[in-house]
Amino acid sequence: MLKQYVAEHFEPYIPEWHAADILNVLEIPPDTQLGDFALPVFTLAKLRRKAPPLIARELAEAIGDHSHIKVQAVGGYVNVFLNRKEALRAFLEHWQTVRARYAEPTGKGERVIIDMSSPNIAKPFGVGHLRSTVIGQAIYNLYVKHGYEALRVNHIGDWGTQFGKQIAAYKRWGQDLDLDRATVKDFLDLYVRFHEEAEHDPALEHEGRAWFQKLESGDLEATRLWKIFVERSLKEFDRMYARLGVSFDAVLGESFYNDKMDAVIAQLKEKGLLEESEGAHVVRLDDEGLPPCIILKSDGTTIYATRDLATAMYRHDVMGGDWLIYVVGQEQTLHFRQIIAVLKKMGYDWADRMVHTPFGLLRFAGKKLSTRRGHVIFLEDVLDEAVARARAIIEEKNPALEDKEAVAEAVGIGAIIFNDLKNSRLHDVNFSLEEALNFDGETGPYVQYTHARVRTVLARMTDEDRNVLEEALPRARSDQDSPYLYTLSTDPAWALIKSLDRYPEVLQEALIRHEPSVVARYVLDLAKEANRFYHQERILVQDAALRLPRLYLMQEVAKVLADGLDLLGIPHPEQI
RNA sequence: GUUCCAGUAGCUCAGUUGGAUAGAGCAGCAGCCUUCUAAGCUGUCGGUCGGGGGUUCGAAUCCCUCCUGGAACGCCA
Repeated sequence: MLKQYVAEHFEPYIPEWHAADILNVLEIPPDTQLGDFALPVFTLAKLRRKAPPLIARELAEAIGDHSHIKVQAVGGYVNVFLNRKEALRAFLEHWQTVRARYAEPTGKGERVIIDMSSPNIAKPFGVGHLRSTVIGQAIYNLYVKHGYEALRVNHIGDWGTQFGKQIAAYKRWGQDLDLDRATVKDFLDLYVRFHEEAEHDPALEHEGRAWFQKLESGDLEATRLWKIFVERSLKEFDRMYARLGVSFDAVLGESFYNDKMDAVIAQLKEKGLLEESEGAHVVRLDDEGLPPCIILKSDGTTIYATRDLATAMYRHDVMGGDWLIYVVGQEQTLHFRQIIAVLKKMGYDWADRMVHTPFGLLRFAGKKLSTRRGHVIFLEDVLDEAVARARAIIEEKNPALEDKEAVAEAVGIGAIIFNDLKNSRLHDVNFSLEEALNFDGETGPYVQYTHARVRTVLARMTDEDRNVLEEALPRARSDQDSPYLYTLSTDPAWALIKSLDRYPEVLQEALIRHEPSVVARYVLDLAKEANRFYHQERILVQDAALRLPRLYLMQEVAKVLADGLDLLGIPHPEQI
């Protein structure tokens, strides 16, 4: 908003640009000494065929100093110094409306379907699935915040040849397993053993395939076992989702689309897109510069591409999705490009509104995790360790805290989620437990701590303070000489005001880029400024002219911190 | 081999329509708790922005090339 304020002031002096153009180029100087904002004039210098420093000087002179904005030419920049009291009046006025929501409702109710999490049955919910889950949830929150109607879909991996293997392994070595109490760990042991033994026993692969065929043809025993795998696994997944605070609007396994693929194949045939190649049936995508997309394997069975085509059509036609978002690892980038290309060849323009939002691979000790070798890290173990760590720190630093266990859970899990969201999602992550469990510096607990510390101060407000606070700022807005404005003009307070002011644009950028880390970074910045303020300015002082505006500022900071943490799916206890 | 992603301080990373002296955190070192939570704050150390060319008044950012790591590249998802 403050940027807008400057842009409007500058507009009359720069005939080449509208306020929107100015808004676009205005930046925040690297050092606050240089001003609140800066206008680089290099492109303007090009238009006017003059040296940038000259333009800057001329422009600064033309604009001149006003009571509410002062300018200064430095090199190729016009630096802007706001009169803090004047700018605060404008800010407070504006903020009064912004604070209800922070984001512009740009979505206008469009329906967005987000494919996220999507773990595989009978496989552990590993730290790898955490990424899709928390990134997806954050993107969902961003869409909702911007006025979209978003739906989260969990596309469970509940079908495929691996279930044949799973059943075969169970039949051979799992007979004494109590299926009512079996865990994913038990299933994993069987799966790993299958792959170990299959190396010197080729008959196993045949058994696996045979069981999958039985499953596909509705064999009773195979189906019974498959259902048990599904139920037991979902139960464990739900435990993870509950701890992560994630829920879904639809949980539809891949098997849900089993009866919807024939129609896809028929359409492809009808449209003349299906070709036989090396025994398989494919859609050629040479004109897109892509390898062909396999629709039917040489044995006539379907493949994941077929399933994903049916899934996309279902989400568009039945679920009414205007946008289809896929929060799926970057290793599937080619696959999604193919799927989108096939749908477009089928004549579906809506495929242009399918967006693959990829993220980097998660490694451990530099190695890719391999389920087959049992090389996995259970998310639950990581969460438990994080919570234990949080518990120990609370015991050490704040043993009198109420509700210690709940707070430990919030902080431990907050640390893990934040750790995954703070970096740009495309980066490969070399998972380090030590790093994930660090609670100092740029971490979730740092933000939670800051929030809690501010909330604690706010909790000490008297009722009278609370009442005055409701009216104090409206009065300050209309009163030029309000002492409140003066209190909010000190360096640490002004820095916080400028940070708060940025929040709406931060939200918009995070949404456009599908990048939760933008919010995470912002929340860290704001927390840092808040800690600085907290350290430099005492809030609960006698003098109401100091106390009330500081309380107001803290109230707004806490609100934005909480809002940002909510977006990231991280809890924010009142005390920690 | 082809395509895509990445390479910035010892480590993990910001820096996205090209702009001021390249910024944080961790680790290290030095300070700050009789004052609202020290999970904090302050200071300090630390850089051939992978290498080399080019475009530009100006390049971590754009183009070319090479090096390194990773991923994908037809019957797994």
